[in-house]
Amino acid sequence: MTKSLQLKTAELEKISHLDYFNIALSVDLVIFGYENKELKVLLIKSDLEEFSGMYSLLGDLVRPDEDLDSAPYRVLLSRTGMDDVFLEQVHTFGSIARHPSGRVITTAYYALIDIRHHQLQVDTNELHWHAVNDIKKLAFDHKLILNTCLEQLRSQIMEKPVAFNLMQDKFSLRELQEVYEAILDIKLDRRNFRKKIAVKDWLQDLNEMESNLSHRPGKLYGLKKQFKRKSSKELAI
Amino acid sequence: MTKSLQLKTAELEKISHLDYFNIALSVDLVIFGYENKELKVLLIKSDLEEFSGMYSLLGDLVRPDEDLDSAPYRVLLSRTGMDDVFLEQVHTFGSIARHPSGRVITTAYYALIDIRHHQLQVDTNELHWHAVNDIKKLAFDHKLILNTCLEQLRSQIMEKPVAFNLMQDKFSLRELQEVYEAILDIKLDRRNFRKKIAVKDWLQDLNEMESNLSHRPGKLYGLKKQFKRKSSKELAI
DNA sequence: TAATAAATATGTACTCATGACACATTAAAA
DNA sequence: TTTTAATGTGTCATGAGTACATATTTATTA
Repeated sequence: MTKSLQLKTAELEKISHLDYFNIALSVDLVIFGYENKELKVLLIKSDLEEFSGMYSLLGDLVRPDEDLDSAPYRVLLSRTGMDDVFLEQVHTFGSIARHPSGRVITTAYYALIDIRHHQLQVDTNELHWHAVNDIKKLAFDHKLILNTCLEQLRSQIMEKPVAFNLMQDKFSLRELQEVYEAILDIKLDRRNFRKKIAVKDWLQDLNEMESNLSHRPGKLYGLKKQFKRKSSKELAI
Repeated sequence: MTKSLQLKTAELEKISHLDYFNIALSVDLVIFGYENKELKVLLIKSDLEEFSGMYSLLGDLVRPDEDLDSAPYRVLLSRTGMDDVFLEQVHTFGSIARHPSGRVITTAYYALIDIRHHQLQVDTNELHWHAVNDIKKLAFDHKLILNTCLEQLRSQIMEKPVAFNLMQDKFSLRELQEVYEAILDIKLDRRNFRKKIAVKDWLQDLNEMESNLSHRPGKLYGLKKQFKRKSSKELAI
């Protein structure tokens, strides 16, 4: 009765499409950005009647000729114009009834975007940034997906240098702390935060100062080269 | 060009099955057990010609009428007779070429089994326990899947009381330490290990002693009730 | 030009977890 | 009764986490 995954090629071909290929696979993206001391997520108006007026995550069906992990990059590029983005797989959601139109299992990814650097191509799409804290409800099970991704992001920022993907190349320690506070949604002690970050040894002192401020400027730092995400172009070389 | 996931119901139905439903979804299980101071994994001989003689993980295609997270429970029950098992989703693997017979995306789970308590029904199947450390090669990308699950298991045993799923109900601190050493593949200091475990407050002193040993017996402990996995029967009440 | 405001930059003291390590105790076997 | 082999606990040095205060620097303003 139980069909094994260990199938001979011929056997696999005999399996009825209606029985076993009647599940669609999608990816959904929790695209985080940071602006005005707030953590934001990029959402789109759902065009399903069942969820009219509600927002949902960006997503798409996985194509038969692309790697699962390539799909979210394609979605990002085609829907927002953004390339060279930090992405991480989080979890796969597959309840029977999670999609009203049929059986769709979705793999969730989170992305981190520097809003100021990557210009959104919002022209054609109804894409909007929403403060994470203001989001009460989303279409499908997307609120659950958002929460899962947010938890994963929170648990990673002290372990790995990922938060920097939300920021510009040069930043002060105050700005960095504000990003951490926005992600964790708590206030941090300035002196202890600096000590903790110093221990990680992620930062490069750029010997530059902030400017155009109405108070004492701070030093500017950058992420050390060895921790920077390789862009797809660099990887191709 | 890019098809959105936000589709009207009618629209979804128009999508050609050949285009978008030509991906099969499976689950694969990394079933860990513990015996003779070794961490083991339950494997089955692959019956694919491409992988003749090689071992692979237990897995199966997800059925259209079952939740994704239910599939691994069904596989475990039908293939091994084991019920009431600790399972956790780890990652979804979806490279185009990962399965020689076609496009199969698989979600990996790891399971923890008390080998002595759950009796294997090995009669019909060619199932065997293999020491994790002896496994060099597996069919498909199953070695990668095994490594990913092992890493996740290792990172969780100090955080959550999961290792106890590999053990009998009553155990000495020495036995517990041996399980941790087998999982982490390192030697631990007895005194420091006990201190760390004591802080977690996971254990219940059973006021019983080991017996039938040729040396001083140790106290027996059990996992505190509030940390025990609810069996499916209890959950149904 | 001097005083003020507002933020940067840094240090100390306490507590607690970690890791290396030693000794007395107990049960069984010789 | 002695030996063996493990259990059960304690100490000390080190490092991380946390609460907290003071001197410094820049731009602004009186």
